[in-house]
Amino acid sequence: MKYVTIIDIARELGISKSTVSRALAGDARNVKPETMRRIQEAANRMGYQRNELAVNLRRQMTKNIGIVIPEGVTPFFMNFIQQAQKEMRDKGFRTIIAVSNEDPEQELENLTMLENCRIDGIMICPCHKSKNLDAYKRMIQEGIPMVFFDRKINDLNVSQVCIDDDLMSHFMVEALIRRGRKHIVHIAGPNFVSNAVDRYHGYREALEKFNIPYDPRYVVDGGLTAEEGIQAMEQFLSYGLPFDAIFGFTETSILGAKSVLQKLHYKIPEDVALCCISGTTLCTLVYPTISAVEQPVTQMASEACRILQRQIETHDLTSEKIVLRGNMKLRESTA
Amino acid sequence: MKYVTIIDIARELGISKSTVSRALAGDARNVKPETMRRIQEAANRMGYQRNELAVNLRRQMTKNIGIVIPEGVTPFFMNFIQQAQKEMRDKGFRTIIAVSNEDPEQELENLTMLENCRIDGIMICPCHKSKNLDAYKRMIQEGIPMVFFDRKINDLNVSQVCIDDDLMSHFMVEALIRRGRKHIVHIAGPNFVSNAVDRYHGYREALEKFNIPYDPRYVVDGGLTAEEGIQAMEQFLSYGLPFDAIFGFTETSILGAKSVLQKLHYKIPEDVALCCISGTTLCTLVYPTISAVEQPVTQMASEACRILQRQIETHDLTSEKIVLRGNMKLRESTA
DNA sequence: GTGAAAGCGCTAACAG
DNA sequence: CTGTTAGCGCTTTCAC
Repeated sequence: MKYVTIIDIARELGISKSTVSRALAGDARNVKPETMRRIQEAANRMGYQRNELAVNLRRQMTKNIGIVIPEGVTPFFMNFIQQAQKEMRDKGFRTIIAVSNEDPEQELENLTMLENCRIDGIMICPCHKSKNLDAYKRMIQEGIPMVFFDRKINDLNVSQVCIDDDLMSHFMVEALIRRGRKHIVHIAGPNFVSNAVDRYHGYREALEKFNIPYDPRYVVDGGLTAEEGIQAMEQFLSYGLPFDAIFGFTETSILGAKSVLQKLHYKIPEDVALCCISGTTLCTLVYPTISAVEQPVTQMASEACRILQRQIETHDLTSEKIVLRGNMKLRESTA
Repeated sequence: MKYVTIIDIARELGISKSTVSRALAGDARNVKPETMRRIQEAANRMGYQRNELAVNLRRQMTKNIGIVIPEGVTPFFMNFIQQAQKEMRDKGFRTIIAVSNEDPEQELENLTMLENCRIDGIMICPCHKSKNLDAYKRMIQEGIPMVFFDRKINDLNVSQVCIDDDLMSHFMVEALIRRGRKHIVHIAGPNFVSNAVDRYHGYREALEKFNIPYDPRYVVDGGLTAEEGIQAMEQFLSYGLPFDAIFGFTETSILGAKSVLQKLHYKIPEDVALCCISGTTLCTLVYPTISAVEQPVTQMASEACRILQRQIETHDLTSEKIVLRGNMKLRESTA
């Protein structure tokens, strides 16, 4: 369990470790081709594996970046990661993924962990819009490049790329109304998630636009999980109000709602239209009964990568805000 | 962008860096309480963040482990990660996740990356049963604790925890037959994934047991993705053979098949029963129309953690093979 | 082209 | 209880 070091190679070849280091770093101009060859041969033969820990300690740069996500079950985040990982890899960065499980404390732990590992930058989708504000602030002040994505942080001047939740929500509800749906339930997200607040606004605006009176009982708290979606649906049903559409905050909570309705033999989408602002195209396949407006995940990841990279390279942490618009086309449900 | 070091703190307080190091490591017995307090106060005030790079280089131990998964869209892997991350965190390990995108080359890159970061151990679900065998062998020989999970590697004596795919597949197909399904299509996985081969065996065995003649046209190659599932289904339909059930290798490929059938207005599960050996309980919610035998993800993660930890702590890399049995209960589909 | 030496930030023996 | 010292493995001047 002893790793081979450049010193071992140097000793084996009777040369200095500096030369070995240079050769292995591919510094062709400062190493004689013959020596180069011998060193590479020895390295392979002896099974040398360069110690990034030492390199990074020396270089004061890790070429690692961290991605912090609130949860992992929604395809949205995995798609984001996939794209981001690909783009960063092309630029020579490795990616460390950390999941916070919607818990600000775990998020803080993750951030500290990443900082202690001296990552070069962080992309984060925060799980709470205010709980870890101090930590974010401190890290940025210390000069760590940070880009926030998807969920917004309003009270802090940070770089962020997000979608226009208000607009997309408005659009989606309007589309439902134009299709003849009159009684639209909104399973709202928690108010500590900015997107939830914005989507609620969009819902209200659309109703107003069509002069549909707002009844607060049509908005139920749905949290983030499927279980919470189930509870929300059951609560709404207990009011005994008529309804013909449900607009959920997350894909997960709407799935919960759906399962409740299915048990009661509702026909979807004839009796009731289900929709959400969804993460990915895959969504059509996975949740075929649910209409959705698509979020531009790929674009979001690309923008986040671009900003992070700029910050890392230029050491200029000027914040940059990007608001994307999703694919504003209501997908018809297929089931 | 200059991090505070223990030397800075030592200088500030006019003491030696050793004392600072001890204090910050919580070595209460060797530091006067008063000094302890002063050091902690200074560390906080100055915004000290311990440099793990240096610690790890010195300690020759990172307390980081790596988890390598072939893909991220299936809930199964995210559930595994969630559980594993939790258990390892409790034992003081951090987790680095790397996704290979079903590509052996990316997998190799991931492994090298993790090795260069000197992780203490690796959990891996390999994307190919033979392509990276040499790399696995080399790493184990070098003394890196490795545990394989879910997908088996038969040609190498490694630690692995997996499920009895053969048995579960047999059970599932038998259950279909007992429910009166006669013409069962099997959308098979690629033969470079061990589980696919085993499940195919289970399928054959069950047919044999009930004296149902085997027609090779009922087994179509379905790969791993939804797209491949779609192609597979279309190919099978082109044969014009009767069928009343489909047993897919992955959740994703069966979803592809399902979408094809739905376009043709098949009723699921009345006209055709869909099933797969699924990753998680969540599956019931997400794919309500698909029957499934559940895999014991949590248990799998726990076992993997246990083995990895033992290997890390004892430096004893003796391999250990665990074969789990899923929850052998065919869930009735709900839609 | 190559080597010698300094040092990245930290820990752990050893000495006091 | 505290300080001194010697590295962990590597890169990078600065000499030769």
